[in-house]
Amino acid sequence: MALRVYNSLSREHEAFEPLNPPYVGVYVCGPTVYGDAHIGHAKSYIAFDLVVRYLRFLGYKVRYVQNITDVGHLTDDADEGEDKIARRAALEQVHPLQLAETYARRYFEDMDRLNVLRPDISPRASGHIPEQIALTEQLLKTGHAYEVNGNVYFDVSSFPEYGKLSRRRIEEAESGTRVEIRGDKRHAADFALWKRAEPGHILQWDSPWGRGYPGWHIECSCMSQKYLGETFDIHGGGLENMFPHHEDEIAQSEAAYGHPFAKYWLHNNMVTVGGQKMGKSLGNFTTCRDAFTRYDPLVLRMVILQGHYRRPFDYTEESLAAGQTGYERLVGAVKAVRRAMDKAPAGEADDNVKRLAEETEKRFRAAMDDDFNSAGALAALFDLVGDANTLARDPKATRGSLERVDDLFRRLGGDVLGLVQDRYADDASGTRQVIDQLIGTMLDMRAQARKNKDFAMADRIRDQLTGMGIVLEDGPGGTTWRME
RNA sequence: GGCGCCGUAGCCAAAUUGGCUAAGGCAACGGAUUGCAAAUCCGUGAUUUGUGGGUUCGAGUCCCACCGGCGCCUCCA
Repeated sequence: MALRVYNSLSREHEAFEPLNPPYVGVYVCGPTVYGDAHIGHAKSYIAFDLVVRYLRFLGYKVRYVQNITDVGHLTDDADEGEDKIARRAALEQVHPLQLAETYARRYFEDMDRLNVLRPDISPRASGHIPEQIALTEQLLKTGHAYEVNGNVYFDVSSFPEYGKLSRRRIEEAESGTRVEIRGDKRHAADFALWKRAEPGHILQWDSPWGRGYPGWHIECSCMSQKYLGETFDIHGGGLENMFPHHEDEIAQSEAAYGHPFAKYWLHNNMVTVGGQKMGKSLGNFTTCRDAFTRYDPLVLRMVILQGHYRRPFDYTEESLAAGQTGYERLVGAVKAVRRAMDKAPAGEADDNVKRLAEETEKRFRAAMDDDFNSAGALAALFDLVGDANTLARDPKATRGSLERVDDLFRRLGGDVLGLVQDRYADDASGTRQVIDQLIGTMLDMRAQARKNKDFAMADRIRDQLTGMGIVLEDGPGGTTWRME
């Protein structure tokens, strides 16, 4: 079985074949940093994090580029609105790049908590102005763009394939009543490559067309080309950016370089709230930070991974609460196996365990190979949970067997899904030994009380520990405890 | 109006490149274990995939119609 991906460009599942194996270039549209990341960002970047993690798991050498948009993203139709960052910065009375830096940092912090691996390169649009000017000049030179009053527009009529990604026809945009030709554009579908700066606009640069700043779409064409080449393997982004953003990227890049742009286009579906799209302009969003005050970020990650990236995810408190329980069961099994591992008798892995491990990994990979079906992969992992708990409680289980199971949790649940951590805070912290001994003493006292049928005392000890968040578990081999 | 998506057990959700007994999670119920609990383990659910037709040896998967919900076509991951 080999990896198959759904390519938005062909609207079909295709075998994944890198242009230049074992190297794989991945470009994903990053955030415009003028506010905190919300659940929609979480789903998107978790989805592409999964893609990158799985490609690496398969042995590919991935270069993952994700831009930070800090200039040029307009509030309105691609040519007439204000720059989002500039507007917000004026409102908060800070320098635009100060605003962008603040939210870029907060974005990375949020993604870190979701265990989203950082991109290999996080280029800023403002750091690539010369490249954007050069690409604009190239498009002017080849007749794909025109300049009017210090503004430069891409001429969509010069690119016959315009609309091939979104399956849209230029004539439709023209005939539609909702889009009217505004400003200096020749055609309604033309879009800005370079904007003339109005007086008072802080972020502006010199260009052959006077002082100004770049359009939004062009940064992705420049930065993907600079770090991944004129043609690269995977371009990812949110479904709502398929048109016009991704369509425009294709037009600019292919018109300028004369080569195909990205080989595979992956689009992640949206987060909804009560069936309605979660969006900044709709005001119905929940920020990651807000959600983190109520749920472990990895619970959110797991709930998102329980669905497929190309399907919408309806965000509700109920689904997070349900996820919380499931997540705790998964992590509980991992911890149980690791605790048991320390005390287990030495020995090779049992044949049954080996078979179980192979079967689990096979099912896991089959699911992931099928267009990154994380829900199916997670199902395989959850099937392992029961056996893992049984094994962890079996005093005869060998260290080899437990290590084999832990290895699966680490590689599949950790490396690929990003849900299982290498170590947990209560595993081996400095004070752990002292706490261990203190609680051990309490457990001795309770065991003695139980032996004497003094259940009032036994329960009192247990209740007091429970109040501290320490849960006791009586088993055949004695009492164990864990932190809630 | 144009393009496109979705409707699977109480809830979330996979399988949609047509084909083994329709994953998994949560909740519920039964059993094991326990002094009682908690945790854990085992087991129980869809003769059936919005509705009605059609194609096929065979359809949740393809086609048609209808009902319901949603996205893009202006900014949004």
